[in-house]
Amino acid sequence: MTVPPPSTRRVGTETSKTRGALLDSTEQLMLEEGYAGVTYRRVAAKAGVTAGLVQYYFPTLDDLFIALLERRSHSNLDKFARVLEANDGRPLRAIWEYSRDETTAALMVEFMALGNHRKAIRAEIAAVGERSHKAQLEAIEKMAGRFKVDGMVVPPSAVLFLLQSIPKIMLMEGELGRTSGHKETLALVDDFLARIEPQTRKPLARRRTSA
Amino acid sequence: MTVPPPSTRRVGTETSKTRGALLDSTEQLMLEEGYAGVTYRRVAAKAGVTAGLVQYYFPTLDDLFIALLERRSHSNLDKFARVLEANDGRPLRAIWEYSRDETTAALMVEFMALGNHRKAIRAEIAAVGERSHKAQLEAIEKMAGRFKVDGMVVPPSAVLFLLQSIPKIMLMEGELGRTSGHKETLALVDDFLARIEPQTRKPLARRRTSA
DNA sequence: GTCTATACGGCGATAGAC
DNA sequence: GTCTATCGCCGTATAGAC
Repeated sequence: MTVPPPSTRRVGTETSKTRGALLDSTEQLMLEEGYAGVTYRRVAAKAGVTAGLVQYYFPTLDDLFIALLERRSHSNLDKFARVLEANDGRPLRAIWEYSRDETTAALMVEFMALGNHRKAIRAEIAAVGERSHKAQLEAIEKMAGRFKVDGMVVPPSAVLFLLQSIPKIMLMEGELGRTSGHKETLALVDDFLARIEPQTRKPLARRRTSA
Repeated sequence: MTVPPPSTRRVGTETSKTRGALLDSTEQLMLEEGYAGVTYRRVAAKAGVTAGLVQYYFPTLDDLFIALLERRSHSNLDKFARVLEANDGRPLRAIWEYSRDETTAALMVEFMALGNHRKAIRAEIAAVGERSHKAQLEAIEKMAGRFKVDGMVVPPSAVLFLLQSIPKIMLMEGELGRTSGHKETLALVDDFLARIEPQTRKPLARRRTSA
């Protein structure tokens, strides 16, 4: 059988120190100039190596992006676990705080934009999003099945969607110079969170109308 | 004085039939393959002309994108005016319906992603967004200054932000294969709209729990 | 005013030398 | 593990034909 040669291309080891440094350079480039600023030649220049070496570790640019996303995903899950612990009993507040982290959000927004046009990366983005979503939904469902606001039933999945999405879209708009309604929406979410996850132990405690 | 020759480059007229056809091809390419799929050579191939001719009308790719965005912006404003008229007395419902238009949203999402990495286009995106935002805020403020839900003040700008943003982020996530919480959030918004903009003339009328 | 031909450097990617 | 040579596609610029 004339099997199509299963790619004899050599690839660097995953534990290589160089490899990690290349991922660092890539992440930096991505935050500074967006994913379009990530080229073999520029990653190489930033890390002080040749472009060919970058290609040795990451045969295609998709390989590079996927490796970076994978690394970030794990540190993100760790970070969320820490924020959750710091906000014991208030998972929504934890999700909100975590989602508002600028660096993390900026990178994920970059990856979302990237995934929109790179089929190979889409699956990885989806997997990372699924992991994150699962962790956060678990945190929510531990506390209550459903919230109600003025008689309207608010399912946890909708709350999670909004808490995750609002900071992302604000970040995108902000990068374009548009901030209309941002301040007001942030305040609204804060009010909402204070209402269903009051600081004190008393459920539905009334907050002073501060600020 | 050795003035740098002020660019003697010739450009096609704005009323050219060819020019319009090139914009059509560009818009199609953008919807099919994203902005990254837009190249001189591919636009030319789609329109059945040479790449050089595309450059004659649009000296740089930014010129091409900006011209397309400008054209879309005007037809979008027209469309919103029509939807507003069809939903007389319910501007929020009109904004929601308009924002959920798939083609329009997909193009604007594409442009937002594009603007993130192309400085020259950012200003144009901001201007277009500003025009759209102004028209929609005007429509809202004609009806009421502020809404209240369960005692929480909901400023019009926050409502507008959410009504505009939610369909966009759902579109982005949907393209990545993620739809968690979408259905529930859409239902939530519908409930909210039904509450503050009831179908009948009676304020705060209760809707039947259909579907 | 419309359109074509050609050239240049940067890019992702491949194959193979040290 | 590291690096060079090479290929084809890209945006862009320019000179010139109809």
